[in-house]
Amino acid sequence: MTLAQPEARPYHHGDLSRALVEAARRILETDGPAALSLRAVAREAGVSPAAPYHHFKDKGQLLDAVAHEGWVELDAALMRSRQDSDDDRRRMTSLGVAYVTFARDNPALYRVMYDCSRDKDALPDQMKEEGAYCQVRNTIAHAAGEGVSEIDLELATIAAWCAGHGLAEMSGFKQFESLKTLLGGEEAFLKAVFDHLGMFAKFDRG
Amino acid sequence: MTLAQPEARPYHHGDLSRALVEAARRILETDGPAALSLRAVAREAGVSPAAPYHHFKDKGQLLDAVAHEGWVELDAALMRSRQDSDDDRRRMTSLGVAYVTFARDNPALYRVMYDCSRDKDALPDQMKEEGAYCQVRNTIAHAAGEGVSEIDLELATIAAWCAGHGLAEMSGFKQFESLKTLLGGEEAFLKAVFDHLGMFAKFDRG
DNA sequence: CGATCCATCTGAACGACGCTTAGATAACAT
DNA sequence: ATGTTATCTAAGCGTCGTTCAGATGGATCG
Repeated sequence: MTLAQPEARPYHHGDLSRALVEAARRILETDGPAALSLRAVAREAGVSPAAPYHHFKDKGQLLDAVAHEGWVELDAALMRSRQDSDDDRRRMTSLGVAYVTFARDNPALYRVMYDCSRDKDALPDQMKEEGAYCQVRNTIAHAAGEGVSEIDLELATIAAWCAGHGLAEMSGFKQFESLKTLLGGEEAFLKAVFDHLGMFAKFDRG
Repeated sequence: MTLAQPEARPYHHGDLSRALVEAARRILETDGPAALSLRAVAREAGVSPAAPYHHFKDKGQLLDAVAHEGWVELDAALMRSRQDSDDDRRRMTSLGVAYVTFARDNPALYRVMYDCSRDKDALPDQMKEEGAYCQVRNTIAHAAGEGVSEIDLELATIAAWCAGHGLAEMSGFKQFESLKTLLGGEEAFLKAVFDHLGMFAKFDRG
């Protein structure tokens, strides 16, 4: 039964692959990305420094597994936020806010996610089919209505995605702090920035 | 024994601080960010592994110096691009294209620049006064005209900046390649994405 | 039940890294 | 010439990613 899975069952330790990913995430949360060494992960999981190499080809592959979990959780967070509103524009904004909020709440994880993507010069494949990228695209498509070309849709999605990523990486910068408090907090700030992006200018019906 | 090192030199080596920064940039360009170790920089500069510590507190401070050069050159690139057009909207787009092009032409340098910023949770201070950020802001201000609040200006600048950074980091992703060739090349792609951002929606007069 | 297989894990080691310390060297000021 | 001080080297510490030979012990089959 379980033999069909590429990641099969436990032997000596239990499910060490799983334990390693969890240990990695624990280290990420508590000590940050700089402390995330393979040896530290092995230590945290209670195994020798060489043990991980029976489950992951190298450190990068372990990080890939961590990043994958991150993308799945980001997908879920976006999915949740889409139910917040029935107005197209609001839904789009809340999608953006949810994206950035996820990145800000899990900064180390988000960094691993994007570092992995940058190493491969590609976003995870799943995103194009059912993942976060697709959610953004669908939301834009719904807002844009019928008469919009595939190319326009793709470009708008990319534009929105880039803006989200940029804001995710920069919204913590000290230079913006005074503006944040002036606007009444982090979320108000994010909404205001997204509002000034005018991602909807192209399609807006109103 | 002062061998024919270039430029004016204070003490033993010549200007080792300068030589180290140049060596670092050489390594960055040829072997990428992963190969950029302090020891490698010292090797490249023809000096012992401990020598850099008389000029930089630690590796991070050397990278800061490299990053600073990067920001100065980015400022210059944006400055050049502003003279390309006299139409506000075109100028804004060409600013964005110049930004992303710089990042794409110097990927390793750009990465160092942003890694340094992220470590301090802040953009370089000079940017707010006369640097690239200020150029974007001024361009937007000119386009927006008189009746625009400081806050709106700031928000629009942040939005544009985030979009530029996001696109700089993601425009190389494989998922966008087909779209790029379909649109007729990298620059056309960048312009199209910026166009779909509609950063001007808020202020556009026409 | 016993022998064997083989995935899993360990211990030790290698080279490279960031960084520190103690001491050598050489430019400058006196 | 002498002393001062900035600059550089040599050696070493602890950590890292990774490899490899060998120990361990569950699974399989006689």
